[in-house]
Amino acid sequence: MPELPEIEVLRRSLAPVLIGETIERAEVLFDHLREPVPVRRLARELRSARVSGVGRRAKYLLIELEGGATLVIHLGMSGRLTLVPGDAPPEPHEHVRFWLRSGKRLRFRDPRRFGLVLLLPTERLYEDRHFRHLGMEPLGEGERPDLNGRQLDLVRAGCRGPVKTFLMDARRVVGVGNIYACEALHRAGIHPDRSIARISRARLDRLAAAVVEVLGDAIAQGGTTLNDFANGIGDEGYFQVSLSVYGKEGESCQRCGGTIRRKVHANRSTFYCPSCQR
DNA sequence: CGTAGACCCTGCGCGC
DNA sequence: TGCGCGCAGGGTCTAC
Repeated sequence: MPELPEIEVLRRSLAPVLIGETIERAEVLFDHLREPVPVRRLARELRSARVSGVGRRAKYLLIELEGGATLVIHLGMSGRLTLVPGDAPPEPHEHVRFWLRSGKRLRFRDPRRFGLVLLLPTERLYEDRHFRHLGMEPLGEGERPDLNGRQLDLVRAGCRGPVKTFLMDARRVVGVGNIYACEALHRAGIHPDRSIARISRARLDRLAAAVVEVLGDAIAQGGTTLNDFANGIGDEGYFQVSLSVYGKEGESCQRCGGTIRRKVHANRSTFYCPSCQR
């Protein structure tokens, strides 16, 4: 399910429920995810731990605990994190559970096991190898402005490959996954194969704006199912988002009537309209 | 330093 | 109906 908008919607739905709530304990049913789940550390440090905040960095959900640790959860390709009644029957691939003082449980389920559950010291979170190389957040918050063309211009220095690959490189800009990379390029009218080094500043401005719009729209639309997320249904909302090119090979482009094509970049499908993306 | 490709894993939909 | 194939929203590692 998850690109940045889905994680952000999840964060917003979980925050009001989890902040002030206490995680009594973690239960690991299967510990072989993308990396081994730190079973002993979770057992040791997640005993009656009060949640002080729920944040996000890139596609990582950060559940901050009083006492100085942060529970880090990444959903990979197929991960789901849902709040369910304590007596809800177990589901297939429910690998980790967090039992809450209220009696509910937070269920982590992930068939493909590309996800991640970690416990890291909050103070040094961004020095951890999962975080230290990460680039800028595309969406502004508080005093931080949204991504703009000037910033894209700065972070593209030394890059040569196709703009599609650049957009998905988390060392430059985080949170733009395969769907929204395709959608943003279409919205900006830029061909995915165009070299990042050969895009004018004016078009970089458009690209940055397109990324911000696409992600923002997805969050806004996902937000309409906020309550469903909180109730633990969780799967709704994703494909409600109206997509222009992703998954639409052979269909005609809404903007110019051209035929949408698919090709592969680095093992990932790219959808684009060859007539209005240049 | 960069980029391209393989790979981790299960489930689903499609064509035969 | 059953089976094999291709494909899936993530990230990381290796080879060049």
